[in-house]
Amino acid sequence: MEPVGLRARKKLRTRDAIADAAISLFLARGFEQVSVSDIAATAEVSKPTLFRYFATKEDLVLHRFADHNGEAARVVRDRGPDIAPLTALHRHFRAGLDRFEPVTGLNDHPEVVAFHRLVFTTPSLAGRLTQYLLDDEDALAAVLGPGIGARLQAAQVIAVHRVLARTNWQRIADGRTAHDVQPEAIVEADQAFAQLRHGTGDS
Amino acid sequence: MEPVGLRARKKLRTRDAIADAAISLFLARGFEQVSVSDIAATAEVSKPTLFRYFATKEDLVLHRFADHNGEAARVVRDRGPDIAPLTALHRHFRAGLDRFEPVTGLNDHPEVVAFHRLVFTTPSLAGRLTQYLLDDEDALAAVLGPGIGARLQAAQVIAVHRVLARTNWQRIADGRTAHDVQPEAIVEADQAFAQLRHGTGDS
DNA sequence: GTTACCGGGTTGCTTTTTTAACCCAGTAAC
DNA sequence: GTTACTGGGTTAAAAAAGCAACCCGGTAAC
Repeated sequence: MEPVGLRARKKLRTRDAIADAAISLFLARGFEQVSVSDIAATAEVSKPTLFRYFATKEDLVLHRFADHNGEAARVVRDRGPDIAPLTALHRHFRAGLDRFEPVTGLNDHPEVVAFHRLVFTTPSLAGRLTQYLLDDEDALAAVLGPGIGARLQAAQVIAVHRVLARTNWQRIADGRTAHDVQPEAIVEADQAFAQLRHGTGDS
Repeated sequence: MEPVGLRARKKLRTRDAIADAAISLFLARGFEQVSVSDIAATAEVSKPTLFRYFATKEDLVLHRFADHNGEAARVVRDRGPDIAPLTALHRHFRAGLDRFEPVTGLNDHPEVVAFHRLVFTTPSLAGRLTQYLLDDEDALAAVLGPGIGARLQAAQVIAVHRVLARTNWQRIADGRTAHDVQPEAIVEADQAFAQLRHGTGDS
């Protein structure tokens, strides 16, 4: 078991308090309209403490994505024997859809939808999110192997994730429910991964 | 204004958390049946931290009395001009009765009654409470002036406080309400302070 | 009658947090 | 075109808290 003393517990709580304060202020007033000092004050910590937990203002929002950092690489690394990387990635994304995980975009909790809108409509956030995706891509490429082939495949996988998730989110932002969208999301995911496996079929 | 930064606020909260945890555990299981480690764990602080806030286990209970430490001396020191010390003390106690302050014993909140019973029925607590009263007495004597006269008067004042408060508490412990007891408490207080002023009248 | 445990309280060291001051970039005032 | 403010981010020193290990008195086990 990992040692979960007072110190560790309180650190987690502090981190949560900061993140919660940040998200709720951002959702209420918009990213640019909230200063990090406001967040620190709301979370009842000092500004240096805030920055000890989160490197930048953007990370206050994106740590939820950061939690998934390297996930694709991990999925490939931890796949069972006799399972192709693409198969493992496909199954993992599919499982995410089944569970309506926010990363898949297939989640209609108002809070989640508002959160996604916040990210996508705030340039600095969208920009930093891209950086995260590139890191993800690097990690995935590294575990897929050396050479340009692995890099290309990694790039394509991450792109597929991104497009599928944004598509799902867009439909939900348009007012549909996650449950309603789920079937086509699954079909599209299957199609996307099939395309990765076999090419587009264009000559 | 007094500067109330993050540090001061959090220290207060920690102190309150410890004290609250202690009191509620003591009331639930009794003084001896609770270890300071239990209290520290409940308050989510370490044992050394607990002892940085409270010198002894007894003080975890008695800090409420300690908050009134030196109050008698303060009342005398801060009295208006042309007001005799005894008059100031009398008025102050009388005001406490009017407001049903727990120190006067004239308070029937179940929590307060249970708290008093805890103190009076636990020898080590009662003992330490006596120490507090002696400190109070010293402070009062000092402000009343030098000499044996001041010391005697101080001792008598503190004794009066103690007897009046215990009498009030006893009646409430017997099931009467504070409101019901209040009139006689006031009469007795007046009598007690009159006796201090003029002697018992015995020859 | 040792041995071992328990509970109140302490000690030294490390980690975390606060504080106040600062840097730098943008920008509004005049 | 300075001047001054605001906001993101940093630094160094000091306070507070955590941790582990300990002391000491009592008391239960064997």
